[in-house]
Order: sequence, then C-alpha cells, then structure tokens
Amino acid sequence: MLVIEDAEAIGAAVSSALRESGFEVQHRLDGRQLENDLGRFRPDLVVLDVMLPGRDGFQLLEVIRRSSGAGVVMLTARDAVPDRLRGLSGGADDYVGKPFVLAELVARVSAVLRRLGRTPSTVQVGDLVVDADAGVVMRADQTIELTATELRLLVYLAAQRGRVVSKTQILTAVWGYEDYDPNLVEVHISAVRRKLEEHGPRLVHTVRGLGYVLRAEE
Amino acid sequence: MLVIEDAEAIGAAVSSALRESGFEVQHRLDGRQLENDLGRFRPDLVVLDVMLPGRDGFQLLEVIRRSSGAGVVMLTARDAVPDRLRGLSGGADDYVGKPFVLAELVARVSAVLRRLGRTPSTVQVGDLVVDADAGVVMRADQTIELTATELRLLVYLAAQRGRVVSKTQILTAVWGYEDYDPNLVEVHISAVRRKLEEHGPRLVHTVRGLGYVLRAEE
DNA sequence: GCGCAATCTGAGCGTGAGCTGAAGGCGAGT
DNA sequence: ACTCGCCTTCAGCTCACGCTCAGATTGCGC
Repeated sequence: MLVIEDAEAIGAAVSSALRESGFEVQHRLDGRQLENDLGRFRPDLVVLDVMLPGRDGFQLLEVIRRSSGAGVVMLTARDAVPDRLRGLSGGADDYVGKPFVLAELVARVSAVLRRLGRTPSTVQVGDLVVDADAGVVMRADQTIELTATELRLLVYLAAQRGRVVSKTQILTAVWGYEDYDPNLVEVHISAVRRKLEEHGPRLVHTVRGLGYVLRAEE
Repeated sequence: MLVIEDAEAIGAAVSSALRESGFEVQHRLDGRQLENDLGRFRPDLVVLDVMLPGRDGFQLLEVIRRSSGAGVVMLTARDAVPDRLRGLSGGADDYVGKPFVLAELVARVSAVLRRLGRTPSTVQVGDLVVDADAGVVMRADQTIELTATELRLLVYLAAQRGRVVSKTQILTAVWGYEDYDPNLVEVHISAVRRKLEEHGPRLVHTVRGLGYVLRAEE
C-alpha cells in the first residue's frame, strides 16, 4: 500500500493508522517515484492526495490506472465538488474529504480492498503474520504449526481481518458447507486459539450472536 | 439518492419509501437541475422516470453515465419493451415497470447499490464510525465492543442518522415486533449510550414523546 | 413549584450461545 | 495390521446476553 501525501504530519498519521491495521505502507511526499514504486512494490492500493507538488493527484490517478490494477482512495478538501467529480469519472475507487477521522479512512480503504477482492497474500495483525501463499503462520518471530484445517480457517479470518464473520460464512468459505453444525467451527476456533495464545494475547475474538473477528487489541 | 419523477404523488411516495429504508433522498420534478444535483449531492443512485417534461429519461441517463458513477433505476410503463431495451442498452442498471409495488422498487434499488458495491456500509457521525458490513464501531479511533443487539440498534440509528425515529419504528426495524414494551428499547439505548459515551459526548439524543436521534453536537 | 408522565437505569434471572475435554472414525504412512 | 494425527461428534458446563421489573430521575404543562 502506497500513501502519497505532501503534508508530512498527515501522511505520517495516515501511514501509521494503516500500519496499525496490518497493512504494509510506504509513504511518499510526491508522485515523482510513482512509476518506480508501482513496479517495485506492486501496491494493492494507493492513498492519493489531490493537492500535490509536481504532478497532481489526477495525473497520478491516470498513471496508476494505466499501469496497475491498484485501487485508489483519494484525499480531497471536503465538499470540493469539482474535485470529486473529476476523481470519480477518472476512476478513483473512493473518496475521503479532509478533515477526516482516521477510522473512516481505514474503513474505506478496507472496503475498497474487499470490493476489489484484493486482500494481500500476507496479512499482519498485531504481531501475527499469516502468509497464505506460503502457508506459514508466525507470531513474535516464532513459527506456529497449524493443521491444514486450522490454517485455512486462519487464512480466511486474516483475509477478513477487522470484520466480523459469522459461523455460517466460515462454514461456507472454509468447508464449503451451506448449512452445518456451528460447533464444528467452534472446535477449530478453539484449537487455533490455543496455539496462537501460547505466544501472546487473544487475537481471535468472539462477538456473541454474530461470529468471530481477527483483530489486535481492544 | 436522487428521484426524478414529474408525477408529484408518485415521486413523494417513492421518496418517502426510500427514506423509510434509510436512504437520503432528493426529489426533483424534472431533469433541469441534474448536472447541478450530481455535483452537489454525489448521489449513489438515481431513480429516473422515462416520461419527463423537457429532457426525457434516456437523455438524462446519458448525462448521468457521462459525469457520474451513480447507479440508475428507471421507471417505465410496464411491458414497454422498446423502452426497456433502449434503457438497458443505454446503461440503466435496472427497471421497474409502472404500476409497481413500493417494496419492489426499494428492493431493486438496494440490489443495484449492492451490485455496485456502493452500499454506504460505513456511516460517520461526528467522530463515530459505524461499519455495518464489518460489524465494527469506532469512536475517537478506538474500537467499541457492542453486543449483537446493540450493534443492530446502532446500525439502524446510523442509517437514519439525523432523523428522529420512534420506539415503535425501532422495535419493528431491530426486533421485528409490531407492538411491544418500549422499555425494551430504552434499556438497550441506555447500554449503547454507556459504551459510546466512554469516548465522547452524547450522540444518541432523546426527543421526548417522539423517539431518538443519532446526531453530533448540541 | 407541583404533579404527572415519560424516560432512565441498576438489579436479577433464565436461556442458550459458545467453549472444551473426551472419544470415535478415518486415512496415510510404515 | 498397527500407529499416529487429524477431523468430527458429543455432552456437560459456564457465563454473557437479552429481557423484565421497579425505583429513581427528568422534563413538560399548568
């Protein structure tokens, strides 16, 4: 994930909020490196300020659209209507008007990624790293041994990190069952927890009546 | 959301049905203001009558497609096949033939929004962010733990933000009860307040004799 | 200010959602 | 055929949640 924002304080705040949520973030003060960065990091999403020195946000937006499949969330002065129109017609995936609450930005960024089905293959939640491709789970720099089912379950939770998923959704995503005994999920959640919690506090939280969330800290 | 319908009675009925369902609706009798409205309100969706004074529905459809990412649901005489074809090829997202049942329109509108991934699943009120889809509530950048019932209640209030909703409406929307003890609502409102107000001033306000509103300030 | 109705909220209770240890079953490896 | 590990089922337990109730509190009309 790439953040391009010339106001250093804002850029830093945004970056660290996104990192908090488990994204890997690069911060740039302008768009000079853009082509380079797109090639090097292949970001899944770019957070783009409209007002930038050199090429402005809209020019960069075009570059991104031409040369990458990344999602784009633009930061704009609130209610700057012409900006909004220009951005949407140019293909920004979403907008956040300044001033904004960080939580809103994070929520929108997550929503865009979800919409694009572009959850990155390695996900980080607190001190937990889940590499879906490699099938490796680490916590506090130690590898955690999971069984096949536990891994699929955790990978799914990681892909949905921060959002509550129901047992039914889990049964469908992990087992392919339409409708089944929820206890099956409970048992495996229990097993995953036991292993993860050998190395730190609870990450898989129960939300009674709704399901489970993978999330660091409350 | 924008409704363009010259028959005032129909337009009013449609608007209020959509508002009931939590959408923010503007109603226009013709398309003169369209460009302006698109810029000002950035509607996620436009409900468009085919027969209109001045520019007709198809002309307006083109304007919308050119200058906005809004979804379009067209209202047409039932079984006017040529109209249907014209509209769909011109890019309407769905059709509702007159006469129609309001519930059908609402259902189609919701379906189109969902398809476009445009359901505003996250609502912001002051420093509160409610992400209905993810089941997450944040305030002052901190996650707030709500129970299932509290979440449903708050999501409903958030969808209706700024509007006073009665206890009866809440009982219907959240519990599915037609008529029931209002104290049930009071108790859960109380619980939601306790949790939200740990992180800031009151957002759920009582309007004596009428109900509750979710609103910042005051 | 007074009285009444609307609303708030702490306490208590029953229920069922969720947790987990144990055991059965099944498949892979030896 | 035996072993071992994993998945699943089962059953008992626990406790958070949702609801009711009743006394406290607030706000409105007069």
